[in-house]
Amino acid sequence: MAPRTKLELGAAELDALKVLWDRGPSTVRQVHQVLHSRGRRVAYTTVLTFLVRLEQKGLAASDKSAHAYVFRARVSRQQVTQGRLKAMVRDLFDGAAATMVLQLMSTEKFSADEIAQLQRLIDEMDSTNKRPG
Amino acid sequence: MAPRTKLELGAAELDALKVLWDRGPSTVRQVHQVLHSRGRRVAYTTVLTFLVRLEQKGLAASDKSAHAYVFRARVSRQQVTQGRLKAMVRDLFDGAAATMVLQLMSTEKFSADEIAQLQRLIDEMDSTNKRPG
DNA sequence: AGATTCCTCCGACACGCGTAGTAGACCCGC
DNA sequence: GCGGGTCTACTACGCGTGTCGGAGGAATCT
Repeated sequence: MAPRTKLELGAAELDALKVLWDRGPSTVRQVHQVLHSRGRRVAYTTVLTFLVRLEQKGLAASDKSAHAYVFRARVSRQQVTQGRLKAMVRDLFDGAAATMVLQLMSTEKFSADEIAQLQRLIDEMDSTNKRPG
Repeated sequence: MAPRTKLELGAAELDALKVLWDRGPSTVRQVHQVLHSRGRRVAYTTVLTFLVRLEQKGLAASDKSAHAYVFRARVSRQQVTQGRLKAMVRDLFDGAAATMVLQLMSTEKFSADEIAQLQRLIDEMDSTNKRPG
């Protein structure tokens, strides 16, 4: 088992990772500034700590080409959300993904566009599943 | 702000709460045994700690009618899952619940029955949404 | 009643995460 | 070459969570 499947990261660390997703490779200072602009007013060294920890966890990498390190994400947003979704399905819904989807759909609002997308996906699954003879 | 909307509880605490959901009001010993049978082999006092903390957080309550305290859940499974879902939509999907649903539906398997249920829900939303004139 | 078992309370410890200060290294402009 | 700013490394601390052990009181068994 090469890549730690156990993507555990805290909320603040995740915020730092998001910046890397949104901006691409960035220096500590850049991440720091973006976090500030997003309301998370943490110290520069705190941001450095987050990035170093992300690197230790294998979720980010750094290159020291220029004066300062440049950090970049090593996992995609999808990978992280995927891990979280799976964990949630397992831990809170006993593996029943459908229950989770149903609850989400019952309590959230969706635009007509979104509904159409969902419909399309269901149509696909439908034909894939009970493919008619 | 009456009931703390901030339902934060750890994985182990959640497991104890699940036992209360599944079994109804239970003593520490009963919870302990169920946890054991589910593979979480923790000490008796650890379970007691979980239940006490749940009570402190307002998620459970206890009555000492008999010899030992009987704990019961004060929040439903739905309430907890709801909170977690909302947090996840907010934190990982920037509020776009549809994105989350789409990712879930793309990566999980569903039975024909479940698909039918989803279809029904979509039909409802559809007519509710773009209700004509 | 004495021994045994069971219950709860209190304290404790380790580890992870959020948060940061400080010290030493490095570079730029004067 | 020196002062000032920037960068990284090291260390630390508080809090929450997971995990218990032991003390001390209550119920039970014999």
